[in-house]
Amino acid sequence: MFRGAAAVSLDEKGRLAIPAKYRKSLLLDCDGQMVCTIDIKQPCLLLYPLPQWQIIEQKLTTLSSMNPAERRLQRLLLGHAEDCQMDKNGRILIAPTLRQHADLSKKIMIIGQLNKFELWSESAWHEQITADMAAEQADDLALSERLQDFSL
Amino acid sequence: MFRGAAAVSLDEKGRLAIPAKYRKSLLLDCDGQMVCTIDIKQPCLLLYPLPQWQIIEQKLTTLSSMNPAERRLQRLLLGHAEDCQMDKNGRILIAPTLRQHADLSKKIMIIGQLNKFELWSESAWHEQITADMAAEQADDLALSERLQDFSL
DNA sequence: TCATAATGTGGGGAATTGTGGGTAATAGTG
DNA sequence: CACTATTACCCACAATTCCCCACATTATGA
Repeated sequence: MFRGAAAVSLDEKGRLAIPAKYRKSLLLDCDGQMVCTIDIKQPCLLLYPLPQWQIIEQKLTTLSSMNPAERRLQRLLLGHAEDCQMDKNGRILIAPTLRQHADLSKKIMIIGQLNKFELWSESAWHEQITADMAAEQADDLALSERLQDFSL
Repeated sequence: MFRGAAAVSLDEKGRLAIPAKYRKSLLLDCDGQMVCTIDIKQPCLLLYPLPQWQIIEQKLTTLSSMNPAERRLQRLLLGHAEDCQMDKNGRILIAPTLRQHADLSKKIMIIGQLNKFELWSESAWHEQITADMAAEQADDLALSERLQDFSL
């Protein structure tokens, strides 16, 4: 399970160094093989260890190709999925198309989110967090059923 | 179960010495491994022994990444979660991002709250207590259902 | 009151990690 | 088939982090 945020940077070759604390478990789990795709709701990328991605892929196959919304989800996620292999120095190469989708330049944030990572441009990440905090302050009502009883 | 408040201080490297009375049980429970994240409603940090945090994380996995409010909670909590390992002297390092969120400078309060600790800047803590006391005096109404039957 | 232990605080230095680029291999293109 | 562009691998330096030790300060008990 991944957690935490870290600032990383893309070098001139488009390589991104995975923070060292994640490397061991990635090598162990999937020999450094990962899959990167776009997020549908936010301007960020999703980075899955291969086994985790395969679970997602499995779920996607159960969706109907008749239902337009489900078909769309398949097309977006699968269509943008790229294999990424960690090199010996613990870096991965992000394809230009993907880089563009999340508007990634030099300064990137990599965010652990349980079974995957999110990749954000630093500025977009900060904006998102600011917006999220504001939203949390605002609506004490309108909580989903699941959230009503969430205790920390 | 943790309880009580203690004044502690951050040194120049951002290290915080855990009060000695908690150390033994922390070493026993989780070998000094803890997770620190932000509080969503208050300007303070939450510090969990690893096993306690894993319970929270477990709950977070059940939330949907399609529902915006649930996704937001994941992003805020997990995105700010940092592993903290107690060193030989019983100190933990608080990441700069987190320090900033709770406006922590040198003088800190560490508050035992059952399954976790809260970390407050000393001044914010006193303000919060004052405000809480005032609020209790004021509204005898507006108690939640659970509080109606609470006996001390 | 003093001695001893336990806790709090500070800082030096080694090991790990981040970063940049050179070169070889591979694939893609005309 | 040759040429170019991209990708992978490797090495080396810079920077940071973390680990450990030593001293100061406070608490405890004789």
